[in-house]
Amino acid sequence: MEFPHFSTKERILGAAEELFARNGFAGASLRELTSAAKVNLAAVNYHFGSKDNLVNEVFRRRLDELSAQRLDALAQVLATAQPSLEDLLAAFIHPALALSLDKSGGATFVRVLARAYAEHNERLRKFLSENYGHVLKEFASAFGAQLPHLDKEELYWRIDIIAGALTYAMADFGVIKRRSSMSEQVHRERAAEHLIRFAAAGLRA
Amino acid sequence: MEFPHFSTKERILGAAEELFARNGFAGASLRELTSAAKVNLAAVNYHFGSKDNLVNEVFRRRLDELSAQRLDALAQVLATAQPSLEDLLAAFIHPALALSLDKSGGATFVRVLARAYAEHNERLRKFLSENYGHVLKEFASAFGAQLPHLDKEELYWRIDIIAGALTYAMADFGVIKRRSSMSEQVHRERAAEHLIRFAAAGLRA
DNA sequence: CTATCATTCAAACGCTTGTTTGGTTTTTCG
DNA sequence: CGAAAAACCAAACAAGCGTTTGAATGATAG
Repeated sequence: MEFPHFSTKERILGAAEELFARNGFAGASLRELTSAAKVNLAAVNYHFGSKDNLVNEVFRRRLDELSAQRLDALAQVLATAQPSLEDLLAAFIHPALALSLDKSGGATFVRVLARAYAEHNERLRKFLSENYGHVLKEFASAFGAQLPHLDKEELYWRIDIIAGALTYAMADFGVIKRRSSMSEQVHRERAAEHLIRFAAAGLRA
Repeated sequence: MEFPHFSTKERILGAAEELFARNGFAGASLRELTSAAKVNLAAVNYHFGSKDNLVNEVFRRRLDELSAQRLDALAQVLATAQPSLEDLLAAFIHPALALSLDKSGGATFVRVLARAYAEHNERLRKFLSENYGHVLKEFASAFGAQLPHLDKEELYWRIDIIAGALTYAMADFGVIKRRSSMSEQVHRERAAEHLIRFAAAGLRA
């Protein structure tokens, strides 16, 4: 349901997001993709050069803003007198939650993000690490300052677990299906609450 | 490095595990796979019927034993007078840890397992749910008995998060690379300790 | 030894993949 | 308007895919 008044590039990005989330990067073919976007098959290579670069651009479109929001929220928390662990976690999680509630494909993109975690795609990992790795680094050092009782190794273990759990929860993986009576928004907000409480307790343990 | 004295079927299963972990199910081709296993291209279809069924058999080879070990450990814990939350979690996690320390491909298979979580492959999910879904159900009800203060919805949320975190941690996903001075075994044992403490704290919160 | 069955193999099948081509249409702008 | 640039499109390309075939080889049992 990509509306025809969007530009060709936007329709391709939207359809790519949808199909990457559903079928993975290798599993989504350009013919399927261009057909869903209602554009010519050659349009992907014309506008994006290659399928690989289209994948990059799908991430760039969302991650630029998500990373900026996370860093903003982090800076805001660090500026307060007594930042709590929950505040730091919220600075990381709430922007992703907001993204997942975005009307135009945000929830879909979060599923794409989880795919990227799961696929050990070397090319994609390099792209993400080069362009957005500094965000994770800043959060790691903020957590470290809050948890002096943890040595570096333990801290990294726990952050790793949290990042994985966050990805899964946000992407709606696993066995849980929300009650149909509950709206998507309430569903995800509760997920974030649970995750923050859960993660803070685990980090302090 | 599949040794030639293994049977054709075993060499195929070993190479499939390796390649599925590295490249995903769609991303691993039968030509690559049979070449790594040093068998003829047609051997997969001869011995397994199809690539889809080969995927099933890769899971069956490991999950039969893993599920049995988890259920055994769970029954043992439930038989004790005062089973703790940590005991229940250990019953779920330790068999997976042992598998990941198995000399012949266990660690690789855990990565395959994480792939299965991430890929929304309907066919594979159905196979896994039909054959191994009862294990998760039994653990869920055991957790529920331990946590009467949580309603069903909250409990499921938290189990979901734990299952995701476990999968990630065990599969060595995320940013952490172990210190090269540390053995694989110590690395994974610490992961399990952290995960159990983390998960128990989160469940009780 | 021979007949029988299971296994291996090279080759080919039909199909889908990402990408490129060359020409046509549409848009931009002096 | 008219020329240059950008965008679009049908068609074809080479390469790779899972699968099938039919003959060659290996092992098994009468």
